[in-house]
Amino acid sequence: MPMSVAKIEELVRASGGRVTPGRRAVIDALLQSDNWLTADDMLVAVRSAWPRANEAAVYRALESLEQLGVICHTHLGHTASYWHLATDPRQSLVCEGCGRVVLVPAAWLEALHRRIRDELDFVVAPDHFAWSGFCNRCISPQ
Amino acid sequence: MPMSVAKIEELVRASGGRVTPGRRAVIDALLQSDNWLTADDMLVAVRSAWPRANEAAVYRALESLEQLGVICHTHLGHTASYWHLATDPRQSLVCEGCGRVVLVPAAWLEALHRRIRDELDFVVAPDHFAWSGFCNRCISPQ
DNA sequence: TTCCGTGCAAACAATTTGCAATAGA
DNA sequence: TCTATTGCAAATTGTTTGCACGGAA
Repeated sequence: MPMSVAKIEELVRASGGRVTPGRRAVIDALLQSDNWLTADDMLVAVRSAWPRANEAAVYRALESLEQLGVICHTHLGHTASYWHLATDPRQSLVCEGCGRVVLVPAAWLEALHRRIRDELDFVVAPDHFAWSGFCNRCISPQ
Repeated sequence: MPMSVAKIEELVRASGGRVTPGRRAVIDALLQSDNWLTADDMLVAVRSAWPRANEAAVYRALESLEQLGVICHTHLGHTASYWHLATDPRQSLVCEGCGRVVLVPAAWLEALHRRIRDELDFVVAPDHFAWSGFCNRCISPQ
């Protein structure tokens, strides 16, 4: 359940930031995309609404929105980060063979995260890094 | 329980590779270090045994040893990869506040990994990416 | 009017590649 | 000898920074 655009803009202003066409375009791109986007994807997605968009500005917009808790980035592998709206944190699985991404149901992780919090004094943020591995189609190379 | 140097050299030769002073130095550095090493740490650690070591050669040595299953790398954060001998795969927790690293006991993960294998057809490699989060000392920033 | 955000270029860090020279097997 | 590995330099990729200008508030 992503935040509404209005709510996001309110947050930006409340933090002393400004709602600019660039930021709005970044937010829209994430709201309109089903998939996670890299900064590069974002640059393309945003071009029609923000013709002079460039990497630096995109990265700065992403960073500021992340600090407000509106969006997050996840590392799925050795490539660029993937950006998405902040929803419930999810653990993703990425197949090293075919790149397929699967999400682990949050409920499956609850007990383990609770145990880690209680016994190791550590609160896990499961969506920053994916779990690498192999799906059953790729498990035995060839 | 890391492999012996002899066993590793045997593997290198068996795969058509050559045992060179450079590779031997990389293996020794990992055997002698308690901590995980970045490629840069490695470059320093290896210098006395391999004076002309350079990044490219170190990276190539690391890559070939990883392909043989002798060593692994783990991403602990946004910085360089950390290299270590291949032992039992472990899940590490990295505090985003202080950088402290804690390992999750392998037994704690077994049931979850089994469930993911059985129901999602996916075999998890837990040591490629760490879990980010916050230790109890850093959980409430300031 | 005040600063925050942008555009552009240049810097950066980690890692990879090309290619001729060197040295294991 | 044959070909995998090295040395060195240069290229790549993803991301960040510096600084003057322009535009939200």
